[in-house]
Amino acid sequence: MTVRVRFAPSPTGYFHVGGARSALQNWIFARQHGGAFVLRIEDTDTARNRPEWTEGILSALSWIGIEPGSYEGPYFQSAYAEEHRAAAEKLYRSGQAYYCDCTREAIQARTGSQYRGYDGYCRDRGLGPGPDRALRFRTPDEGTTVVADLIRGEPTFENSLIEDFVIARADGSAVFLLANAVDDITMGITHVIRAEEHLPNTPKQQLLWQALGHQPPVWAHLPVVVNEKRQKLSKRRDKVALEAYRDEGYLAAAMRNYLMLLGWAPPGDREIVPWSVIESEFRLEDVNPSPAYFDETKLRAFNGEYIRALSVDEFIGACQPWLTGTETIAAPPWRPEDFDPGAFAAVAPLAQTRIEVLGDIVPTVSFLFLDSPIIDEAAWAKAMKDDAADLLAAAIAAFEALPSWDAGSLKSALEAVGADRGLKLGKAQAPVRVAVTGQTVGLPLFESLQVLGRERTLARLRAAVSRPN
RNA sequence: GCCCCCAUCGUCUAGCGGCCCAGGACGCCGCCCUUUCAAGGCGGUAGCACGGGUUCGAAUCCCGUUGGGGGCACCA
Repeated sequence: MTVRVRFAPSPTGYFHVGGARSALQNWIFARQHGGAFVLRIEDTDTARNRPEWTEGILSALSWIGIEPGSYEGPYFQSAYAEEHRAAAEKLYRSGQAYYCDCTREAIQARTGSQYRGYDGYCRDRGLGPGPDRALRFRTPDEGTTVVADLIRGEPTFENSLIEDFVIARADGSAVFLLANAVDDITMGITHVIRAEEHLPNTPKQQLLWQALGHQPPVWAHLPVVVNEKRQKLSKRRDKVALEAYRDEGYLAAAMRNYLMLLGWAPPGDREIVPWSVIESEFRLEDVNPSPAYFDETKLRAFNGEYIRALSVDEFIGACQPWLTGTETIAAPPWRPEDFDPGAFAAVAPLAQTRIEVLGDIVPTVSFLFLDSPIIDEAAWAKAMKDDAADLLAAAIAAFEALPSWDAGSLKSALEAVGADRGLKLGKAQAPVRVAVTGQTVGLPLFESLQVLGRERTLARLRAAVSRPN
């Protein structure tokens, strides 16, 4: 039997990091078994679907390495409406489904305030199709439905507790439970790997597979990804859009590595491993079944490691989108023509160990390309007290006298200025740094001054002396 | 209310009956290096939810409790 898995997102918003993880795990499972990965866009909720979201899914998938051409599809669920209707029809004709005209209110009135599921009122009324009549699946009254789950063993459900659920709306269209199962059947899906939130749906879908005359697939329900409050990540309150992480400057390699570590770990005492290792070592059966917290702090640490592992040239290339701005990444504060690639290349290696997300490159180098640095007032207040003005004046004099404008000379000069005042270099450099970069922390100072150049450095120091506190 | 799932440091995890008075990573705290901040090096902090079994022996198996989570639409 050839393994066939699918990833079936609905295009109702940005691409969810939890979805990315499901996609990745399906993808790896398929590759490990020489099987196929099918992408199916579940676009049947026309009220909430938007074409651009589908585009977003495709590009997000390809960002994390699941590229068009390497998978089957995308198929669109909306194209299978006829199959869905035919399946509903088949279930009705075989007596496994029946029409029901109960309104929500009517059911509520009969069953009381506490929700107990559908009460089976129309089960034997023999209603035929008609307006305002939904089709319900007749679930077994006895026995149990056992779900074979690679991660959870055999969750067992009491059939008598499974309500007669709706499979087709009054207009004849199929609802998720049916459409999803029918599509999986038509597409020959052998393993359904999806998030745990679908586990309660599984017995219903398994019953549908059987009623339609098919062997149910093997299931695998991945633990949900939660926030710091241990709740399922939600689009409303949590940062879940993969695109948002991408635009902040997370590397795809770091992201996919981190995502795979939610609920699983590679053999040995290491977490940051090449994708090829993950692809060969990952085991769905080893996935930890408990919910995993999406820890952005740890993701950042991972990203920093990945950034540092880049060659300087790769790093420079990776920074480009933030240096110029794109459709989704804000433009930097400097004028495009003021950007100096040579100057950037000179400080790039120094910046590489200091940022954790690529987007942070902008504030760390902006002082080089702006007419005057963006002053952090708190930093200014802290650095410019006491005899800062005097020190700055002395530094200006010393720098002006420098025969050669290089980091080494600049350092010696400021060291001497500091020594005259009984200051160590650590203290002496502070006012200069703030005067030139606007910040109290940043790239190594003297290298920065060398790149900035004599004229601009001196101009900023003079401006600082005359700037009112 | 009903159904289902889950339970090792703060967090992500290793552990699949003896190798564990529990290992790694992130975080946090110290020290070293150092022109700030990082990076790097070294060291430290912190955990098997609880109660019963089973066993010569349990973090590992079973049961219960407690605690978390997910799901209960003519949404997907």
